[in-house]
Amino acid sequence: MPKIIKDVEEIIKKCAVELFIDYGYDQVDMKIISKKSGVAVGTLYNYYANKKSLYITILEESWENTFKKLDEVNELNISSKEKLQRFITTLYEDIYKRKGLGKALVNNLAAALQEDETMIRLKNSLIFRLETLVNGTELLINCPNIRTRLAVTLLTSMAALLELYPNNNEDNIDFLVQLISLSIK
Amino acid sequence: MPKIIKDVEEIIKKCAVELFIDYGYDQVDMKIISKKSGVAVGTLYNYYANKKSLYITILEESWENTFKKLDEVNELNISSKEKLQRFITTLYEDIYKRKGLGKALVNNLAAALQEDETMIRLKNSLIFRLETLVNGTELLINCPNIRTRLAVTLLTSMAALLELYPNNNEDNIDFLVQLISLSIK
Amino acid sequence: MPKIIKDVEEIIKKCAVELFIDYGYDQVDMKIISKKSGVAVGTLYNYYANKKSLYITILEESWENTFKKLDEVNELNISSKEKLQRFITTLYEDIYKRKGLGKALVNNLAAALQEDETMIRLKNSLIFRLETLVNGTELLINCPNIRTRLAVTLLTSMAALLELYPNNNEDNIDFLVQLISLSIK
Amino acid sequence: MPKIIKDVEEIIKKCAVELFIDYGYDQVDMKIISKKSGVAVGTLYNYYANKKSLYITILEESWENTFKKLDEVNELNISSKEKLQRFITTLYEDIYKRKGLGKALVNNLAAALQEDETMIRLKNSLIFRLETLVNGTELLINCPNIRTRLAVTLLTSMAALLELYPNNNEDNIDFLVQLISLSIK
DNA sequence: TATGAATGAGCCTTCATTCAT
DNA sequence: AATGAATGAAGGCTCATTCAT
Repeated sequence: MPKIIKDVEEIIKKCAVELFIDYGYDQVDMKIISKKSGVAVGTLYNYYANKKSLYITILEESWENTFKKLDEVNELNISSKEKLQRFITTLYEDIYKRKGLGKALVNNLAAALQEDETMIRLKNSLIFRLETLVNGTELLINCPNIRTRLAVTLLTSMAALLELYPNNNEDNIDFLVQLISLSIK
Repeated sequence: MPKIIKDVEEIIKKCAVELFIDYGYDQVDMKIISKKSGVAVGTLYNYYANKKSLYITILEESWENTFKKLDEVNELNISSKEKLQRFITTLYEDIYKRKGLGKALVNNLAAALQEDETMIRLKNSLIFRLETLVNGTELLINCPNIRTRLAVTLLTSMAALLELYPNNNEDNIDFLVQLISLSIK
Repeated sequence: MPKIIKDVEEIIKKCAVELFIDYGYDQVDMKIISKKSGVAVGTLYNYYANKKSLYITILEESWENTFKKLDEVNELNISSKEKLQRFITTLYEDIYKRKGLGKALVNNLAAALQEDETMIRLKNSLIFRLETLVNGTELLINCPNIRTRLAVTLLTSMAALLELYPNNNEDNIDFLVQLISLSIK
Repeated sequence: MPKIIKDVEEIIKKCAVELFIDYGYDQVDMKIISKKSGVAVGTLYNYYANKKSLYITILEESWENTFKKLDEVNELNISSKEKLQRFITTLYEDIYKRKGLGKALVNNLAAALQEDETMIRLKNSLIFRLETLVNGTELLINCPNIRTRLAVTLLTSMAALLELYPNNNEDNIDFLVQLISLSIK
C-alpha cells in the first residue's frame, strides 16, 4: 500500500549512489536499491526510465558538481603553481569520495555503459578542464596533443594511486603535482 | 559422442583468449567459448573450476609472457635511456595486442574479478617490474614509494592513451618515454 | 490539487473509447487514459471499479447505440430486401468506426474479458437483433437454430471482411447482403 | 540439477499446446509451461528462442497438419458435393480440437502475435485452400474476390458456431455445408 | 574423458490498483 | 471529490554450472 515519502528522488539517489560507489554498476540491482531506500521497485521507475538512466543521472550530477569546483579554482587569481596544487587536490578529493563512481568515468567499467553519450560527454568535459590546467604554459614534452595526453595521464594516475594508497592522500596529491610540474618549463 | 581432443586445454585457452580480448569478461559466456573452441561446455569445467578461473589462468599466462619479455629487456646491456624506450615499447605492444585483457589488469574491469588473489599478485608483479625500470636512478620527484607511484602512472597512462589514440602508437610511446625521462635526473 | 471537473465521467469515456478503439484493451493502460483525459488515475477508479469495468461500460454504451439504430431500421416500413440492405449497412458502419471495440465483441479478443457477463449479454443482444432480420422469412437452409446461426455468420463474416478488405466497404456490404439473400426464399 | 528427459521438445509442445488451447497466448506464461511439462524454464529457451516462437511453432505444426488433411480431401475423386462435405468436416474437427489455438489464427487474438509473418502466411495458406473448395464452380454471388470472401465467411463462421454450439457439431457442419452450397449454382 | 541438455536463481521492467493528502 | 506517487506481484529471459550418459 502506497505511503507518502518525502524527497523520494533524493532518497533514491542517495542510496543508489552509495551502492554504486561500493559495488559498481553491474553488482547493484534495482531490488537492492529498492530495499536500501525503502522505496518500491516500481517507484524507482517513476523517477528513472531504467537502471542505466538512474546511474547516468547520478554520475552526471556528481561530476557536474566537481566541474563547478574545478572551474572556480581555475578562475582564482593565484599563482599557476598554487592553482595546480588546488586543482589537483579538488579533483582528487572528489574522486576519493566517489570511489567506484569516480573510476567508472575515468576507466570504462560497465560494458552496458560504454558508448553512452553522456558518459562520453562527461569524460571529454573532464579532460577539457584538465587541459586548461596546463594551458598557457610551455611544456617540456614534445608530442602531438600533448596537453590532452598529460590530462589523461593525470586523471588515470590519480584514480590508480587512489586505489593503491587509499590512506596516503597527501602523498598521492604531492606526487601528482610534482609529476605535472616536471613537464612544465 | 565423446571425442578425444588433443591439447584440449590449449585449444580452450586459445579461443577463450581471443574472445576475452575482443569482448571482455562479462560479454563472453561459456557457451560461446564452447562453440568457438569446439569443446563441450561441460569439458570446459573439466579443465577450469569455473569461468573466473579460466579467465584468470589466461590472464596470468598472457602476462607471464609479457613479464618474460620485460625481464629480457631489463637484462640487456644497453644504456638506461634505451632500456627505458625498449621496456615501454614492449609493454605497450603487449597491452595493445591484448586490448580488453590488458586493460582488465591495469584497471579493475570486471567486478566479479576484483579482489581476486591472482589478479592482485599479477598486478603487483607488473608494478614490480616497472619499478625496476627506474631502479638505480635518482628521481626528481620527492615522495614516499615514488618508484611504485611512477610505475603505476606509467601503466595506467599507457592503458588510457591506448584507448584515446589507438592509432598513434608511436606518439603514445614517445610521450610515455618522455614523461618518465623527465622525472629522472 | 483537486480540480473540479464537469462531466468527468463523460470525459473519461470519450477518451477511453478512442484509445480502446485505436489500440485495443491490452495495449491501453490506465495511465494513458489518465493522460489523454486529463483526469488523475485515482479519479478513474472513483467512477469505475477497475479497468475491465471501464471497458465494459464503454463497450456497452457503444453497442447500445448501435442497437438503437438497428431497431430503428427494423421498424421502418420498407421492403424486407431494402431493410436487409439498410440493416447490414448500419451495422457494418458502426463496427467499421469502432475497429477494435467492435471486434472485441464479435470475437473474444482480450482474454481478461472473456466470460464477462455483460459481454455475453451484449453479444446475445446483438445476435437477437440479427435474428429479427430474417424473422418472418422462409429460409432455404434446414437446420436447428438456423436464424441464430445465420446471424452469427453474418456478424463474424462482417468483422472478418472489414479486416480483410478495409477499403472496400461497398463490396463487403454487397457481399453480405447477397449472402444472406441467398438463404432466403 | 539436470535430469535427462526424453523427447523434451515433444513434451514441451504437448504441454504448451494444451495450455495455449485452454487459456490462450496471453494467459499462459513460461513458468506455467515449465511447471506443467516438468521442464525448467531455461530448458524451454533451449528449444525456442522466446515465448512467441514457441507459440508460433505449435500453431504452425498444428495447421500444417490440417492443411495436409485438407489437401488429401481435395485430391479425392469424389463428387464436388461430397468433397464440400468432407472438406468442411475435416476443417471443423481440427479447429474443434484446437479451440483457442484454432481461433488464434482465424481471429487475430493476441496483440503480440499480430503482424507476425508466419501467422499471416498460415492464414493466407488456409484461405487459399478454402478458395480451392469453390474453384471451378459458378457462384451465385456477384462481387469482386468473391471466392476469398466466401472462404473467409466459411472460416469465421465455423469458428463462431463452434463456440456458440460446441455440442452440436453435426448441425454446425450441416449449416456450413448448406450455406456454401447455396452460393454455388 | 567428453558431452550438452537441463537447471533455476536472478535480473529488469510493467502496470492495475491503492490511499495519504 | 480529485490527485498521482507508491506499491509489488508478475512475466520474459539469461547464463554459470551440473551431471546422466
